[in-house]
Amino acid sequence: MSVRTKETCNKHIIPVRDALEVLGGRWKLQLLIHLSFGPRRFSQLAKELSPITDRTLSRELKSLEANKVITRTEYDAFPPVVEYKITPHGESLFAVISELGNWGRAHRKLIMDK
Amino acid sequence: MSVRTKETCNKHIIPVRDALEVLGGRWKLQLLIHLSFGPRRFSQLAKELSPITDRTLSRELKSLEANKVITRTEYDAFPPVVEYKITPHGESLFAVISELGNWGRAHRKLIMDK
DNA sequence: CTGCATCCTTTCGGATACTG
DNA sequence: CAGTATCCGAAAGGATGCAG
Repeated sequence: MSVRTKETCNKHIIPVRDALEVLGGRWKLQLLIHLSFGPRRFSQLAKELSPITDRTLSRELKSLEANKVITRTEYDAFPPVVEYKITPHGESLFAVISELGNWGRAHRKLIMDK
Repeated sequence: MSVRTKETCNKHIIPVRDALEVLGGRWKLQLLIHLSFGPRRFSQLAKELSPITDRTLSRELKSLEANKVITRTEYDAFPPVVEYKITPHGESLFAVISELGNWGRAHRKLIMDK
């Protein structure tokens, strides 16, 4: 049963695409890894991920926040203080990222060697 | 030891980016899933992945072939017959894809629900 | 300090037409 | 049948400047 129709294929593909969208692009992964070491402020991240631009950093952080893998906390102070922090849902991504990394290492070995 | 420098971070990030590059884009994942059911010819894939264009299908197949996750076999016949097939290295990707799918499902639940 | 507005470049993928 | 060549539009991402 369960013929391979476009619909049954999509049922497999859609969740994977969802995940790839959360991780996709040049910066989200790096952001996540840096935040895995602890909460960070905007300017800290800007420095650590240099040469990222403010605009891009802002956009990426919003995307991660919308996907609930990080939180944004604004403290009432002047000058402003904002802290970004990984959520449990974000932590759960690291198992997946680690698998991707393992495959990537095997892949690099296969492609580069010999 | 092992401070969190840009270099140590990159050591984690680069293999993951390698993996994401192999899977990235609109079509590679679908291609892989269709090929997981058995070898396919160019026109079969074109039909199954409709509305993909010939040009795009051709490009994506070349990319997967370059990454050694599929093979391309040309049979001497007229009209031409070409068969695409997943490699063992390609098969090993499905464990990763499955993990991505699991996370994606949990993610969708979290984002869509409530 | 945090971050948005505007503009610009680069990249990705699609449309159409054509070939061995 | 299995592609390639050329052209093009949409989208992602960067540079610069300004604001609360």
